[in-house]
Amino acid sequence: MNRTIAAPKGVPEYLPPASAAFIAVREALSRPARHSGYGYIETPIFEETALFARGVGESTDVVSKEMYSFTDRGGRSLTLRPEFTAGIVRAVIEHGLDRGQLPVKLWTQGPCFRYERPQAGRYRQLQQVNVEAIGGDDPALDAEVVWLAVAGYRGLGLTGWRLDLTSLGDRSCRPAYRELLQQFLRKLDLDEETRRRVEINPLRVLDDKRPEVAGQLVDAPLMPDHLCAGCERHFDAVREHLTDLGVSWSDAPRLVRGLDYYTRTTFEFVHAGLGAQSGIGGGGRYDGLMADLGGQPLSGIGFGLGVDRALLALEAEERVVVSGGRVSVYVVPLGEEARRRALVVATELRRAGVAADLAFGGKGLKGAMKAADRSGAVCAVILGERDIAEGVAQCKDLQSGTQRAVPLVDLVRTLKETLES
RNA sequence: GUGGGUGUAGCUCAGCUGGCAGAGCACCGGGUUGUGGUCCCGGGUGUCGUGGGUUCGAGUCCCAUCACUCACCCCA
Repeated sequence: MNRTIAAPKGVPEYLPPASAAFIAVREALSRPARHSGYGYIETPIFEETALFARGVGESTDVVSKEMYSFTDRGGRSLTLRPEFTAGIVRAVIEHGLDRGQLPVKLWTQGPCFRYERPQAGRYRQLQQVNVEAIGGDDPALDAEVVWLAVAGYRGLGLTGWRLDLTSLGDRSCRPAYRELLQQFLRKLDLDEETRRRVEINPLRVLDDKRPEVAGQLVDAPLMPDHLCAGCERHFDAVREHLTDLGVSWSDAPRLVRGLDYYTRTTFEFVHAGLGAQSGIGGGGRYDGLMADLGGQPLSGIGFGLGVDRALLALEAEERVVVSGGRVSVYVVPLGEEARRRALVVATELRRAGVAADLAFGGKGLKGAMKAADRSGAVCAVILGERDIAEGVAQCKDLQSGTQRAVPLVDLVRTLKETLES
């Protein structure tokens, strides 16, 4: 049986011309970090499985059922990264970046992988823009990081989103709250799997959207009401800074994130136009992660923004993002001799910084002109045998249709001048 | 892992109670042996997802299977 091979399940592909929007989104989301003192870090796409188990947390769905794991030829268990933070923190510790000036501010972008059932906006290979600031617990750093994401969305022209913000407390106040919440949850009528979650990770139960569960949670104790004095002060200060920066948010006391390492400031960006998967980005503080992974006990904060989802959000808002890959000049050869010259002419234009393309193969004049039209070029350069014999080329303005002969020696200069005017 | 929907041309899709595989767009050629975008003429580019069954006859009905898709859980 000879079947054609299709892409693996649940992976998005971006083809031209639509792929130009993908690049533009990634660019816009990372621009604020690039202009705010964050250095680029490139970490591997796969890591030791143990890193994610320890870093992200055994009790999370991401680790317990969504990891793309495999054994390599040396018998090591490796996993395609489901998120960036664990790998970045590992790299910071491994290379001693935390021994220099703090905070260490880093950004990155690329694919992450989760073995999930795909649906609208949820892919097995997802693209994120990621930012981390490690080694600082100044509330101003929290605000800066949140602002970087806000600025990214604003730079995209995205409007239909909301910032949900809360504090998840720290090791001095969360255990007591967790106990309180468990006592409340144990009294409810829940299915077996949810009961198990009450014991392992009770905060995540708060996030359940099923009406029969959500209905029982209206009187549940909420973390922001049980913060210790230190967390309370920190959270207040973060909110003051955000107000200073003109960032508005909505208090989300039931906000829970899917990864275990979050503490204190936690946030998520949601957009209404995406279908069931409404989160377009999220992050928070992870004050215990460095120590958990064997580093010095430094706090950190970061976020991941979904590039695929931001793109869907833009489409939902019917916002047109730039189209790319267009050229300014299209060279049309006529005849064998001209065909050889066409590549040279196009290359000279390219060397001079003019985006140029040309007709290849045995296309007739009509077909080549059609290609010129579709290329989006401002003008076509027609190179015929007769023209070459006279030492000229015909330059045709594709919008007005006017055409004039230009000496070949002046061609590049003339076209540059025409395009710049 | 659980539930629903859909598989027909490159794309979007039509195809009735079973009777010669279709439309629009795209693409290619010509009208114009040296001129695109408009117009006119011509061209179907197909394993009707796959395998089996019922039938004189299956895109259509039945069974299985695969793929895609939406939703749940969960998440970017």
